[in-house]
Amino acid sequence: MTQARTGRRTTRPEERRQDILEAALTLFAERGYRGASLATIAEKVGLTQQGLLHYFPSKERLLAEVLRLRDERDMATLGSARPSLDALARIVALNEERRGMVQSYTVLSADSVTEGHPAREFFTERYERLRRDLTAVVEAELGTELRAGLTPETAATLLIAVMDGLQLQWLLSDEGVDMAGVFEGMLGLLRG
Amino acid sequence: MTQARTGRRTTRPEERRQDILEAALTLFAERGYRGASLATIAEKVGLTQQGLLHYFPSKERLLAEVLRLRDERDMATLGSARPSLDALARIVALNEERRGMVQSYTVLSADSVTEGHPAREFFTERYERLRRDLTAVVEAELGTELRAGLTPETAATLLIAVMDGLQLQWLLSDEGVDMAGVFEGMLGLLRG
DNA sequence: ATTATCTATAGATCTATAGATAATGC
DNA sequence: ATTATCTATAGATCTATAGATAATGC
Repeated sequence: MTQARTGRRTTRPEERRQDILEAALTLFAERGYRGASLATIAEKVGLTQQGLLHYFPSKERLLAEVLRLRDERDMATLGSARPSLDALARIVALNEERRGMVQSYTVLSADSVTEGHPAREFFTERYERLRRDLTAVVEAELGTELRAGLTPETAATLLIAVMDGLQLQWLLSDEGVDMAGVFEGMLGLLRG
Repeated sequence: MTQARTGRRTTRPEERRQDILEAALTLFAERGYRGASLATIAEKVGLTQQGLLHYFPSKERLLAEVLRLRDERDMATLGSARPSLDALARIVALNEERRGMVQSYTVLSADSVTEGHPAREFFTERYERLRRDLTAVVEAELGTELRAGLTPETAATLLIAVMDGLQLQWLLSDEGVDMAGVFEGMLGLLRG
């Protein structure tokens, strides 16, 4: 109804930026990077596509900042808790209340393996870091000699794979798969 | 150079269809469903986009048939072998030689959770079936009482999650992650 | 006669740039 | 003066339909 006039401003620029990032995160999650258009994102915050491009100079840059935001928010989840296997399990449980976050991750990470995708490097590095960090956690909690002859690095790779794989099944089962329960099962196997 | 004239035919229609499916599978894997255009697929087999649409009436139908082809080919991998945990491990090992197959699966399955994606139902049902079948295999090989109090269904969900999660890490690490080795580790944990 | 292809085209989008104008903040 | 937005638009695509034409197979 009340169409904003040219130059009229309802929100402070900083909030506007945040709103755009928020909308973009949602839409990239819902439709993938290529499937979500700048126009749709802009519309969601009451701007034209060109208005949006005043805040982010290109779609790629918008994605880059969205990924950073998502990561920040993910880290905030951990809060001050030291990284631990139990903390990981809590994240899995928490994720069952955050479909958007889960879907954005699943969709964009798989998207990123496609040709020339701007988030490819982001995810490649993220996984390297994840494996490194989680390897240290596993070693600290379970030692170097694990059940079935696993190394801490293998266990870390396995835990990450389980988290990601469960998210996909959870999304495709309309949240019918018990992510938290199954992940606990995995931890049980590792701990023996 | 030698541009095919109107009506000129180099290949038998059946082969043509197969070639198109092949090209589509490759391109959907490389760029996702939305990122791969009919024109690019057509070009790959030396047709115009409109020529392609003579064989498949719409992009959605093409995707549907591509998924069926991929599945068939995947099943063929198993050959006559009865489904078993070892057969699963062999598939994981074999997949390390088939990046295209792996990538098509990873990209399209994640793609399918996006809004209005035509492959959504295909994957939903596939996972239900997979869990059901694999539950039976686990039960047959390991019984009803598993380590760490797992149920066969939980173990099946876990194994599928591990396979999918490993594929993503493998793709994003430029095949640096040892899928087959890590999967064997998982089996070791389950078998004790 | 039917099938395989092509050219032409409609009708939507899409991203990004240019340039105008109104509001904000010094 | 700078910033936030808008309108206008260029230049690419994209999917799908219509209609023409040449080759195939009865």
